[in-house]
Amino acid sequence: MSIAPETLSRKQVEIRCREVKILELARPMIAQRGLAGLSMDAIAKQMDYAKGTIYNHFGCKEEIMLALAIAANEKRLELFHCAAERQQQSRDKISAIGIACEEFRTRFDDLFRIDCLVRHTVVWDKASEQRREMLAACEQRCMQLVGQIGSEAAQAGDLPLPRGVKVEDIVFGLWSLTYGGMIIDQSSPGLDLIGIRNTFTAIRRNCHALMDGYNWTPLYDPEADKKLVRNVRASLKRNVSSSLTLQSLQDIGGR
Amino acid sequence: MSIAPETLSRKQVEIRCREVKILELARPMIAQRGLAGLSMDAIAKQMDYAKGTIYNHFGCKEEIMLALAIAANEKRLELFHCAAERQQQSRDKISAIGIACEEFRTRFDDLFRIDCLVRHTVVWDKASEQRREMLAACEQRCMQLVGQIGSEAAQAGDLPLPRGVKVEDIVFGLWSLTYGGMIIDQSSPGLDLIGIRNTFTAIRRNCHALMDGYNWTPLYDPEADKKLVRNVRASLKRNVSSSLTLQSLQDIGGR
DNA sequence: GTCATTTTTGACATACCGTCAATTTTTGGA
DNA sequence: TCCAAAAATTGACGGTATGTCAAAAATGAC
Repeated sequence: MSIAPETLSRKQVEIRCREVKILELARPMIAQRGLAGLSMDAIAKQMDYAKGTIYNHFGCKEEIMLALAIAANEKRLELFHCAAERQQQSRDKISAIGIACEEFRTRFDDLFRIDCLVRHTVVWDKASEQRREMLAACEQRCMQLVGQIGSEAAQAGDLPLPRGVKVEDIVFGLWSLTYGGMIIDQSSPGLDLIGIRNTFTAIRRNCHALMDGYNWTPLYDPEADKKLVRNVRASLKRNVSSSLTLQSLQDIGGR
Repeated sequence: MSIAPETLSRKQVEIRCREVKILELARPMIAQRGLAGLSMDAIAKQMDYAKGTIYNHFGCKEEIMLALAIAANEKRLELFHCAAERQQQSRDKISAIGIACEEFRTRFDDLFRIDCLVRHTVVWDKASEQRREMLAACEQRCMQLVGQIGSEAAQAGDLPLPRGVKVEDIVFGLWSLTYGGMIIDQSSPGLDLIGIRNTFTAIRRNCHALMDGYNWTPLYDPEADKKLVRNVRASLKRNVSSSLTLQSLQDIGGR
C-alpha cells in the first residue's frame, strides 16, 4: 500500500503497534472461550479506542483469529527447524521434530487451541482469502520440512518403502499420531480413566512403534531416545524464545 | 419424573416426538455453521412453535448439540460391535473397528463434525452435568470395547508388551492415528497438495504399521487385509441402519 | 495558516439468546 | 358432562454483540 516502505510516518508506526496490542488482548479471550469469547467491544474498551478503529485493523473477529494462528505456525516452524537441524540421522531428526511439537504444545497452550479453532468452517470461511493463503503457506512449510527429511531417509536407505506406500503417507501417519493424540488429550473427558498418565510419552512411544513398523532404521532404543529427548528439550529452551514474531502483520489492512 | 413410564399420555408422546424433530432440524444447522449456525429462533419458526416451547425441551443450544453427539456415539458403538463380533483373531477385530470408523465418518459426516465441536470448552461447560456424563459414558464404552480386545490379545500372546508399554497406550495410539487422520483430512487446507489421495487407505496402512511395530501378530498381509475390508464394509452396510436411535432422549427435560 | 486526506468516533440497524408472567390447553376426578 | 388444578405454550422483553457509516477530528504537505 505505502510506496516507500522504509519511511513509516510516526502515525503509521503507532498504528502498527496497535495491531500487536489487539492481538495480545485477543489471545486469552479466544483461548478461554473460543470465537464467542473474543469480543470486539471488549477489546475496544480495554484499548480506549472506538470499535470502528478496531475494525480498521481487522475486518472481522475471524481475521484476528487467523492472524494469531499464522503467528502460531511461524513459531512452530521455528521450533521445528531448531530441533531438526542439530541432528544427523534422519530418524533422530523426525524424533526431534516430535519433541518440538511437545514443546510448542506446552509453551503455547493458547495458540495450540487457537490453531485448532481456526480450522473450523465457521472461522475459515469468514476470513479474507489473503490471510487464509498465508496460513496455508505456513502449514505447507512445516509439512515440507518433515517430508524432506522423509525423502532423504528413503534415498539414504534408512527407510525402505513398502509397495504402495509413499513417504508422504508415513509423514501423514506421524502427524496424525502426534496431532491426534494431543487433540484427544485436550478434549476427551476421561483419558486417564482408561489409564493414560503421560500423554507425551505415550505419543512418542507410538511414533517410534510406527517407524519401527516401517523399518525406519535405526530402530527404537529406549536409552538413546531418552538422551535425545533431554538434549532437544534443552536446546529448544535455550534457543527459541517464547515471544511471538508477528511479522505476518505486514500489509493486511482492515476494511 | 413420570411415575408410570409404561403409560405415556397422548400429549407426552407428542412432546417426545417434537424432541426428535428439533434434533433433525438442528443437525444440518450445526454441521454447516457450528454453534453459531444453530438458531433457536429459526427452529421455533420452522416448527411453528414459540421459542419458549423449544426451551422447554432443551435448556440451551449446547444441550441440543450434546444430545446429537450422544446419538452419534451410540451409532458409532453399534458399528463397532457389528464389525468386531464377526472376527476371530484379535488383530482382525481391531482392523474391523478401524473400518467401522471409516464407515461412520462417511455415513454420518455431519455427526462426526458435531462430535468434534461438542468437545470444545464453550459447548461442554454450558451443557448440563447429566448429559455430559451420558456422553462420557458412551465414549467410555467405545474405548472399553477396544481396550478389551487389546487385553485379550496380550493374554493370548498375540501382542507382546514391551517394557513400559501398556495395552492402553497402544489403543490410544490407534485411536490417535485414526481420529487424528480424519481431523487433519477434514481441516487442513492442502493435504492432497503434499500427495495424500485416499486418506482412509493411508490411515489404515499406518495403523497396520503401528501394530507391526508392536509385533501384534499376525503381521500385516496386503491380500488378507483387502479381503477383510471388503467383508466388513459389506457386513456393516447390510446390518447397521443409517437412522439414529435417539433412545438417549429418555428423561432429560429442559428447564 | 489552509485545505485535502486519513483516521477516529459512536450512534445505529440488526440479530440472537434466554426469561417469565400471562394465557391456553390438558387432565382427571366428581 | 363439567370444573378446577396442573401442565404446556406463548411472545414481548432485557440484555449483549456484531458490523456499518456519516460526521467529526487529526494529520501533514504546501
